Amino acid sequence: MPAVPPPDSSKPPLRRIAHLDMDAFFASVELLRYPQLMGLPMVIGGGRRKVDEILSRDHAGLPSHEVPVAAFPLLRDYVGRGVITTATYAARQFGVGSAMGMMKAARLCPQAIVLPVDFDEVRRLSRLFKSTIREIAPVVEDRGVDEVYIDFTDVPGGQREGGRVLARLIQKSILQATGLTCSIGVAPNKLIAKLASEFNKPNGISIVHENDLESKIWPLAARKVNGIGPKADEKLKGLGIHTVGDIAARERDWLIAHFGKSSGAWMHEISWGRDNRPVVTESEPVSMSRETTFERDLHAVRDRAELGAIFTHLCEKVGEDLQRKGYVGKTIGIKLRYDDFKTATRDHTMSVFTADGRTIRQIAGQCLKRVPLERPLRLLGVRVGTLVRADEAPAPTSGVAAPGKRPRVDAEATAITPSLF
DNA sequence: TCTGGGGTCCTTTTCCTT
DNA sequence: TCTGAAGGAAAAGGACCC
Repeated sequence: MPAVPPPDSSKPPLRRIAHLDMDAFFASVELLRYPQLMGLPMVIGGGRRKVDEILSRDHAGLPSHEVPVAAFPLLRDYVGRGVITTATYAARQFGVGSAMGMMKAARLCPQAIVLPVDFDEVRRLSRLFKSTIREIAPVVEDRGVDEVYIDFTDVPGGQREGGRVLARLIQKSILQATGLTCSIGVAPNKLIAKLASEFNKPNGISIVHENDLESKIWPLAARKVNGIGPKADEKLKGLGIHTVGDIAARERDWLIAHFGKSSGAWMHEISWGRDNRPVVTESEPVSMSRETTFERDLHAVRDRAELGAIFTHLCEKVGEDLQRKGYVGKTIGIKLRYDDFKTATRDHTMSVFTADGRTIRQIAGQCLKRVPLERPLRLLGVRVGTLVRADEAPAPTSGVAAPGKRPRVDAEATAITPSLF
């Protein structure tokens, strides 16, 4: 018997994907605690110090919202390395922005207040705004502390006004739960939603439809596209391509000839607004790492003791991270950045999985021997990759390497050798 | 004059084995 | 035993993102 067609003849729901971006997240988190700084230029980032150490002792006992503005440290007095994580909109007016060196920012806006990131509070509010969203729309993809993609397609009401009604509800709920604002773009796919969320910042909503490509997407600078970074943009400009529309105007084969099979084809697709990546709600980590930039450059010989202590500490921290999150890995690597900002990495894949700080330290120490150490160092990092869940890791096979598979560097067998640091 | 700390993914090179 | 090709895995580097 032939199946009876469903009585509902309406078309399948249009794919509606939202990108949500918290407004100046790290800075806004500070403003919740110090509302007296509202409207002032402020940057977050740089130092490792605690706020209490920075605010003068006279005000240590005061409730945070009563600490006088004059007690806060200014960018002009900032010393040391580091970059800006977030700048308030008042500070952005002076040309200060994310990823800018502190010293450069100090020249542009010396009067800006500077505070370190309060990671605990940021994480708490991050969890809070994401759980608020999930209560309304369950299909959410994490894109870091302050960003998510949300699939509106099958959420009741997700299609109304192209998604604007649901976006407004989410904005309002987040504001209620956290006191923070966000910007949302809703579009047929992730690529365009991401672009759209920037159209109306802060606290804005932008709705983009399939047929808005030419008017709203093509005029944008190519660099705005997620995936076109400084290098690709530079190359595009050299070829006379400045906007997304300029890319769309080129033949697919021409793009492939200049950017390779993979990137060229990708650029062609995105310039025509095509992107069918799903909203991914779960993913497993691939690696975990710890790295640190030193207050001053250190030398492998002259500062051996100090470097050794830092190195050991990084290894222990990675081990703790793995254990706390329940993972083990078998590729152990190091990363060095020299004073000229050039980077070197070395790694080694073991036959067994580990999350043990001492083992990590041993193998990482062997990696260290394979890298030049003449130049002073500004950064040292330790990474563990090829992760699996600790409870799913294959049991160690008596330590004998598989026949015919000799490790390239016999690090495990020579682990007794003292490492350089 | 500077340029953090986590990550992911991709490409190229190098090494190993057959 | 040597030589070369092929293919895979691991290593290294780099672009990019938040």
